[in-house]
Amino acid sequence: MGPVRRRPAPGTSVTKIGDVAEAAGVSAATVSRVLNGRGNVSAELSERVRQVAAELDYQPFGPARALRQQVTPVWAVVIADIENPFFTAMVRGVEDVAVGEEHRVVLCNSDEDLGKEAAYLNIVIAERMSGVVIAVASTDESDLEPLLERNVPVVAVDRRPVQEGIDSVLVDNRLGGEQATAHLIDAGCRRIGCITGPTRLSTAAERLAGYRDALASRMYASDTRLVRRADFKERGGFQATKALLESPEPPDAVFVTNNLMTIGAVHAIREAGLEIPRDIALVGFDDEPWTTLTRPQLTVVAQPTYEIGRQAAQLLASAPVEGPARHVVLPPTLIPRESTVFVPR
Amino acid sequence: MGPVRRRPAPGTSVTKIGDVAEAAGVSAATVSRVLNGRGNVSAELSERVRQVAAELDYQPFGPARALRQQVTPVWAVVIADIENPFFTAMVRGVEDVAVGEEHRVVLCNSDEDLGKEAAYLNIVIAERMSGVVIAVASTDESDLEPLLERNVPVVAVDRRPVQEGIDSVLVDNRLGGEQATAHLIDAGCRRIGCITGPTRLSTAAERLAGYRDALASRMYASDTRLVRRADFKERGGFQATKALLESPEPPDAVFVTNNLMTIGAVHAIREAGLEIPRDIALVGFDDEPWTTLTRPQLTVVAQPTYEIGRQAAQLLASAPVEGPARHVVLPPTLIPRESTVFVPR
DNA sequence: GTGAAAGCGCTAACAC
DNA sequence: GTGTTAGCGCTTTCAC
Repeated sequence: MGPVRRRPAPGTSVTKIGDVAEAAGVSAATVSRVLNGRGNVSAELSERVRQVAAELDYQPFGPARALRQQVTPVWAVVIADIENPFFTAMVRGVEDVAVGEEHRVVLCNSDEDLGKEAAYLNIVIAERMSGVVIAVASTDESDLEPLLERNVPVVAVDRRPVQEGIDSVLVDNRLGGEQATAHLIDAGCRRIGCITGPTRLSTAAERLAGYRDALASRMYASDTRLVRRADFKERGGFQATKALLESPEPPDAVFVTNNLMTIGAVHAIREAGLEIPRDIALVGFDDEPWTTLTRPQLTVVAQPTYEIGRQAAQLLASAPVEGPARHVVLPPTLIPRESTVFVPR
Repeated sequence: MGPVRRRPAPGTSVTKIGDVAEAAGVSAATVSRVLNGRGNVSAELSERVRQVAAELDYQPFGPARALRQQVTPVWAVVIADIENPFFTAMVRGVEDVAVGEEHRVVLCNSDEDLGKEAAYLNIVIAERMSGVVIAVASTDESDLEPLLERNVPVVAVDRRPVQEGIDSVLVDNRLGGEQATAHLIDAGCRRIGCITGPTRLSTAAERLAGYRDALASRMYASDTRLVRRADFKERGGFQATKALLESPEPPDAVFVTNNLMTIGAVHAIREAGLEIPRDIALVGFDDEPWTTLTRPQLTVVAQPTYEIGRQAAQLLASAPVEGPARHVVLPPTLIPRESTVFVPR
């Protein structure tokens, strides 16, 4: 049990700018000027004001400033799944730039839900935040128009919104899919399956397109029965892989197009009594600490997650008033490991 | 390249309460009453106002409300490491309660840094947020006093602040340490190592205490050379485990006291050419999707992460004006898997 | 049940 | 350089 006190003595109240002004013997305007570094204030006064403010533990009241200035120095990062390490790594990149730009970052978790996403964007508008980095919940259904209408700078990351005129930082997902598949072909695999994601996400469509590119360029027939669509979550990856393995002509390799589904896929393969890479080779998407913990260690297509966040934040910081949308495309990197070593058959 | 338009036509401006009032032929006060469900407004007017507000796409301006009401309906969740899945799972629990309570949640990442933590708490104060859930960066150095002084309800999670009078939701870490160690003893291990965390965190101290409890209660001597302190990160876990394995009398089992360090520990064990559990048994802390992906699958002490967040949010929602601090302690659960199966020696 | 008016804390425009 | 004043958009008395 802690002590009974929970609240300060009644009558205690918060220091306002006027209190500081009075204590320092100046006007509120001067205090404001000193604390914001605007206008010319004599060194002597400046010093005195700063000291008094510190003594009184003065914290400017954010909402009052925002009301006056019509914006808040806050960026929102709207991510689709807070439990997906891909997104959290990206957030670090945004944060590091934001600090230097004197912006704060708040995180919003849309949970892949258009309703929650819209609710968060309303908040962005209601609070007059000064920028948004967003991984949209749906490439074609997410509605960013309210932000554009109101001048709020937006940078899309990871997923491409259909809406035009929006700055973006994306990974070349098509290339990633191509790299993964070509690597499997080179490893000697002949029936390569693909566990792809929801149609509403550009990442899923593009990784799948890359898979098809690789097959086509090497004159492999593309067999639709080898492609399974899931939800980018562990459970979906498990089920899709299981179904694929139980099909009449199962694959000898599988390209799993995101990190969480890879976990499910490995489980499904083991449950089927198969061994990687002897019975089936595997390439995942996204590198994570645990991909080298499995046996065999997993071959993956890695994304520059931190860099995505960093560049997105830089676009936000430098958003011009007008001009064409800016698009940054970063390269994925294939990291060959044990799950695709060549196994003669 | 997208189209050139980036900003709305000049003259476009945001709808304010006065615009709605005018369009509906009522006063601003009435619009406010309708939209906030306060005061008695006739059904007819109510309907008309609502309709007009919707047509004009009116969004109340948050800072103006906050200035008037002196609080914002926002809870801050201050976590120590956004890349640690333990914390992100917890956030989900907070969010789910917050929505029902009509509160928004913003996430702040202190990065285990007292300076960043203090900066975020200043923001909480400056913005007059209405509650904080915090995993402190340091049990004894984190300063929550500014929040208490200003009446901001605080709930500590995961880590216990030394400061008294603060509501908390913690896991019984001592019990968790005891369970892990007792399990290893029962599995036949005789020299059990412990990779613990930074002294500044109560979780590290308590898991270590549990480890010692288990040894003591079974009359095992506790050998300080078997205890290594690291930083709760992967790299630290690797180095500490490596050092332990290279010591003159290496352990036949190791209790690794958090999720990230467990990854490092497994790598160190493999690098030493040892096999789990034949050469060395292992118990980790925190269950994660990948703990069943390793071979052998890892025995862990699981924490009810989502539940920690949920209960913390409930405490926040029901924070009384005065009374003793409330403390919730949740039980950890040992999940026995293959990394500790009995191996006769 | 509704409107008029005051004021939340701050900053920017204007005086001096 | 510094002070005075007005007003940001909203809610909440207070009248009626």
